[in-house]
Amino acid sequence: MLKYNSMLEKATKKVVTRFAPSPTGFMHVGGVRTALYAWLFARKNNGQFILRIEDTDKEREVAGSIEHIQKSLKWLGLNWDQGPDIGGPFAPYIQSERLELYKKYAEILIKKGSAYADPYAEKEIEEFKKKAEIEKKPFLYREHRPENPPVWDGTMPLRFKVSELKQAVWNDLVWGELSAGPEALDDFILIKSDGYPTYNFAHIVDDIEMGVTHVVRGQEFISSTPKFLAVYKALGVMPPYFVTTPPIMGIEGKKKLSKRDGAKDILEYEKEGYLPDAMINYLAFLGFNPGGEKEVYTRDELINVFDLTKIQHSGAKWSDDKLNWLNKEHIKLLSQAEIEKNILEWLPEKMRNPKLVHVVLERISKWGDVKEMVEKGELDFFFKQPSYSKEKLIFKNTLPEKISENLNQAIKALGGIEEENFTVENIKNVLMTIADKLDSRGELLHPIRFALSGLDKSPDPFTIASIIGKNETLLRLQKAI
RNA sequence: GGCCCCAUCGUCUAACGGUUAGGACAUCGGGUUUUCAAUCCGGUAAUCAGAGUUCGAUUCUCUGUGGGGUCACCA
Repeated sequence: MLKYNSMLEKATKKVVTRFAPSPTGFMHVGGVRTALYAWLFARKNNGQFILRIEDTDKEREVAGSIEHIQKSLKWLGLNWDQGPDIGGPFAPYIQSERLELYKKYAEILIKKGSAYADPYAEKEIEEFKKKAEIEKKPFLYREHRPENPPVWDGTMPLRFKVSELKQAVWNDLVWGELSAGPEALDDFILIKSDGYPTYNFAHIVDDIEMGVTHVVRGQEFISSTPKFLAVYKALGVMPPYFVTTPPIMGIEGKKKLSKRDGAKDILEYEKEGYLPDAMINYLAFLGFNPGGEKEVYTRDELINVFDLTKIQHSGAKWSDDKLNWLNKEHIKLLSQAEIEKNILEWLPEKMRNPKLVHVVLERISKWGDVKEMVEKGELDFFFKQPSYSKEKLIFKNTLPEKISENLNQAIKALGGIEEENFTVENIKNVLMTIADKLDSRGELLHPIRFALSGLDKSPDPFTIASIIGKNETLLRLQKAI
């Protein structure tokens, strides 16, 4: 690892990373984390972070994806320095608008003898494959290279011609030395018959043109790296540093998390009321650990401590539990004013009582839980008299007469508190004085709590009383008797 | 199947070749709470297996096993 660090230090070029999604739908946590690592690395090194859209597969493209991706990144605060919306020195940042460039690079490769037009019809290739299957040999296009390929006119695919067939070995800033056998190398398509380049070609051209120094990508690209290296070599360009990240696995299966496995749209987490900083913290630590025992990191702390060599090599399972915990920790980092503002915003208008903030805060791990509490009616008793069956007022085996007597005492005592002094502390003092004289505090406190809330589970009676106020409290207790 | 990669509590992870293998989430128990929640304290729980190198292996090597990735005119 040391070796790579010093290589990094030697690099005098300014760090440039990019996130290059294809607009095929929403972003899920896997893609977001790749973006996050690229962003963290750029920010740590005062470099550039580029957003580039790889829309070379027109069939898979989903309308609105580009906007959705940008919205997702913005929510998380992963700001880019160059991109389709804000432009930059290498604009445009959408591949379908850069076709001339790929063509130019294609011509270079043709001239160098590293690319040729593929004359076969789809059916012919199918037959090659079938034949190979019967012979139990892997199908290799390079074994069927046309002897005299036609001049490439753009109507047929352009293929890359691999020259060297040997074990490819390269360094990855995360994994160290990686390798792949020559089996992995075959002639592959650079430009499709529809005129669009393939990913294999387009991303290399763009990374070169845009001066990308560190390619942060998922580990699914390891096996195609020899292809990329071959193209770089054919073009006579030094490849960038590769920064390969491990996959995020689904909660259920052991497979890489994907949309098919139910991976959620990252913006769903926004809707559920997660804090972007918590999401970033969680995602960063899913596959990365700076060492030490601190786990709650702010955005700036994360940038500060981020280190490519401390990225894991194996996949990590997603855990909602840990995300929820972390989100709660991040809520604690907010100021009282911010907490109050958020909770009130998530409460329906008629329930926006600042006194409820504390009660609600104790029970949530994300803002969306506020909404859930409301929907379940868990807060209704603060606003209207609860209805309940009277048996519920009885604490264990206490006689009903005794309960009534206790409640009467409570009413008398509470009545002695001035309206403006009807606070949790005062209420607690008064009631506890009575409760402590009983066989069990529950003989008094349970019926009061129940009379006020009508629920098996609720905040403590003192808090409820102080929130609903003196009049309402006495009213509900009277009714209970 | 070929090639490549990975392997520490259930989960995320820490540990210059020498630690009672640490922390966090989850879980369990206890204190405080009428209850729930919150909070505090505590417990259970892991180096995939087998060889080798070494005085000593979670750490290095090999084999096995398990898991993942990839083999497109998708990215």
